[in-house]
Amino acid sequence: MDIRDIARLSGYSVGTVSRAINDKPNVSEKAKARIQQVMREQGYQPNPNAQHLKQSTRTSIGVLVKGAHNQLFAELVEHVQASLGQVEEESQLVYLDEDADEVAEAVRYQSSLHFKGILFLGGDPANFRAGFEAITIPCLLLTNTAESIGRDNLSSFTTDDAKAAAEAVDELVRFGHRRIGIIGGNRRPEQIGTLRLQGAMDALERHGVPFEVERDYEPCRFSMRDGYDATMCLLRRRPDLTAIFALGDVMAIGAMRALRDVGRPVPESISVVGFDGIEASKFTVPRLMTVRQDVEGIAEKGVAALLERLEDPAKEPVHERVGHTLHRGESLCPPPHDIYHTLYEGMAS
Amino acid sequence: MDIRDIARLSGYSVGTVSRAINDKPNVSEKAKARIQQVMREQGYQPNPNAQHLKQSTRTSIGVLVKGAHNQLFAELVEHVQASLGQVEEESQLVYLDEDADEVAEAVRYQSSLHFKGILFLGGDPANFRAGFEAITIPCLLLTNTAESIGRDNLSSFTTDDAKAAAEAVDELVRFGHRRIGIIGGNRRPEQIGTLRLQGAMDALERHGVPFEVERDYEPCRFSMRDGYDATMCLLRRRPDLTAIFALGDVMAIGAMRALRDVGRPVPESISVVGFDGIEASKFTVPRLMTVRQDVEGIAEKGVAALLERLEDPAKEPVHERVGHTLHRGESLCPPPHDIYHTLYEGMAS
DNA sequence: CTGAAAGCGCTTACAG
DNA sequence: CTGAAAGCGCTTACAG
Repeated sequence: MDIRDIARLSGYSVGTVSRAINDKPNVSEKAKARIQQVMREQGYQPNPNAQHLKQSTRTSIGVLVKGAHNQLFAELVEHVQASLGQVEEESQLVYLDEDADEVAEAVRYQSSLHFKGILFLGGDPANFRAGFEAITIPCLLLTNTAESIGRDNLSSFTTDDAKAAAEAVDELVRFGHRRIGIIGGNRRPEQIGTLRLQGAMDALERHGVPFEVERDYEPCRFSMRDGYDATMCLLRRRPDLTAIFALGDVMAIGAMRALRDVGRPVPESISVVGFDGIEASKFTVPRLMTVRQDVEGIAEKGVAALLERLEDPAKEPVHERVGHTLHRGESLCPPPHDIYHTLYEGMAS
Repeated sequence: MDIRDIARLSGYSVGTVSRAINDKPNVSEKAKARIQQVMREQGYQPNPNAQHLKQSTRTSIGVLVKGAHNQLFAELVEHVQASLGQVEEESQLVYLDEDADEVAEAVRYQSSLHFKGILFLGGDPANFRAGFEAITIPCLLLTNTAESIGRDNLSSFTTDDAKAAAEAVDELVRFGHRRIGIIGGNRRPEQIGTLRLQGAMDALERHGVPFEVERDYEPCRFSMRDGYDATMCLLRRRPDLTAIFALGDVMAIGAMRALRDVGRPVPESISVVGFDGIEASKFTVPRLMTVRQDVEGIAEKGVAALLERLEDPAKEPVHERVGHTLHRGESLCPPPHDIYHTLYEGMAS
C-alpha cells in the first residue's frame, strides 16, 4: 500500500495525492475529499522515511537524561515534553547513567537517531569541553551552565546553584546551626554537586562556621539509597552534627530515613535541608525544607530557546540563570541544646 | 556530503562504498580501509532515512508510559531500557496522560515513528478491545493482563492485582482492623485500580468486614497530590477509620502526609498500606507497608517475550502473572482502642 | 571483488 | 487545479 495505490484508487495522480496529504494549495476540495476517503478506507499511512528523505529533514529532538534516579529530571522531562508537544515536536528520550559521558553518547546518537537538536538534562562541562566540537546541531544544556564552553550551538539554562546553596546555608546558620554536615555530589570540577558544595562552603566560611571537607562532607550519587548510606557514613565521623545539608532532595529523603533509623528525630535532634524542590519533598514527614528550582521555568525557557535556534541556527547562544526559591519546611528548626550535644561538642573539636 | 562524494573521493563506486559501510562480503580489505578513511576524514554519516527507505526496516521499539506521576513506571522503564540495551535494541519513550487512550496513541505513533514493536506500560483493556486491531506489530502490555483481548500479537505480564490486594487486606484484618478505607483508581472495568479494589472488597467481604464503596472508597489518580486530596476527602466521610489501603504507593505517600496534617499519626492512630513497592516506599517515615511487585521480573520477562516475537511474529502470545511479595512496614500496626475511636464508632454506624 | 543501474516511497518544480 | 517526470540518498540484484 503506497501512494500509487491511493492515486489509482482515487483516480488522481500521485502528485495530487501528495499535495492532498500535505495540505498544499492547488488541490480542489473535491479531490482532497475523495483522496482522504480512500486513504481512510485503506488505512494508508505515508512512509515517513520516504517523506523525510525527500524533505531531507531530521525529525526529532533528542533528550539525554543523566541520572535515572534523580526525580528532578523526571519532572523536567515532563515539562519539556509538554512544551515540545505544544508545537508538535517529537522528542526522543535516552537515559544515561549519572556518571556517563553524555557528550560522547550524544555524538553516538546524533547520527543513528537523526536528531535535529539535543537537549541535555544534566551535564558535566568537562565532557562538553572534551567532545562537543563533534556536535554541530543546536543543543541545550539544562541544570548546568555551558557559558564557559563557548560554543555557538550550545545554550544553557540553570539555577544559580552556588548562590542557592549559600542561601540554604545562611538559613541554617540563621537558625543557630554551627555543626553542619553536607552530603551529595562527587567534587569533580564544575559538576552541579560541586557548585552547590562550593557555594555552601563559601557561605559557611563567611559565617565563620568551621567546615572541613574531608571530615564534614560525604560524596554520593543522586538517589535515596545513596543519600541514606552517605548519611550513615557521615554520622560515624560526626555524630554531633545538628544539621545535614543534602545537595539533592532524593538524598535528603534518604538522609531523613537514615536519621530515623539511628534514633535521631528530624528536626528535634537534627535538621535536614534539601535542594531541588521535587514533588516528593512536599509529602515527606517532616516536610522537607529545600531550595526549589523553577523546573517549569527552566524547561519552558530552555525549550523555547532551543526551538528558536532550530529555526535559525545562526542565532547567538543564551546562558541564563533561572530564579529559585527557598522553601521553608518542617525539617529545619533550631539546634537542640541538650546534654547530648554538649557532650559531643567537646569530643568533636 | 553523500555516498557519491565518498565514492568519488575514495576512487570506488557507490555500490562498493555501500557494501563497505554495511560490512557486507565482497569488499576487499584494501577498499574497506580506504573508504573508511575517507568517511572519517569527511565526517560522513549515512542518511538514515535513505537507509531505512531502501531496507524498509522499522527501527525502534516504542515504549508508551501511561501516567507520568507513577514512580512505578519510572522504575519499570529503567529495567526495560536495561534489558533492551543489552541486546542493542533502540527504544523510544512516549509519556501519556494516565487517562489517555494508549491504543489510539499507539496507532498514531506506529507509523510516524516507525516502531517495530510496542511496549505498553499500563493499559486499559477497554482501549485494546476498541482499537487494537489496527496494530499489527508485536506488542506487549505490562502491569495489566491482555489475555481476554485475545490478539495474537499481544502478550502481557503483570502482577495478580486482585490476589495481591486481597492479601494486603488479609494482613490488615489479621492486625485487627475493621474500619478500613480505600483510595485510588477510577472504578472503570478491568483497570488496574479496579482489579485491586475488587480483590480488596472480596477479601473484606470474606472476612465479614463491612465496606460500602460509595462511603468507604475514594477514587483518585496515581500521584502523591491526588492521594493526599483523596485521603482528606475520605476522612471527612469516615473520620473513624483505623486503616487506609492506598491502591498505589504514590497515593499512600500522599495519604501519610495528609494524615499527619490532620494530626492522625501513622500508624498509632491510623495504619496505611500501599501497593507497588516503589523505591520511595523504603524511605518514608514511617516505612510503608506495601505489596511489592516484581518490577525487575516483569520487565525482564516481558522484554524477553517481546524480543522473541519480534524474531518470530507467528509465535503464540503469552500472558503471565509474575509473583509479588507482601512487604512489612512500620505504617501498619493494630488499631488503637481509645476513646476517640469508640466515640466515632457510634457516629459512623 | 567491483561497477552500472534499478528502485525504495515519497515531494516538487515544471508544463499544461 | 492536475499530471508526468526528476530526484532525495541509499541498497541490492545483476553482470562482469
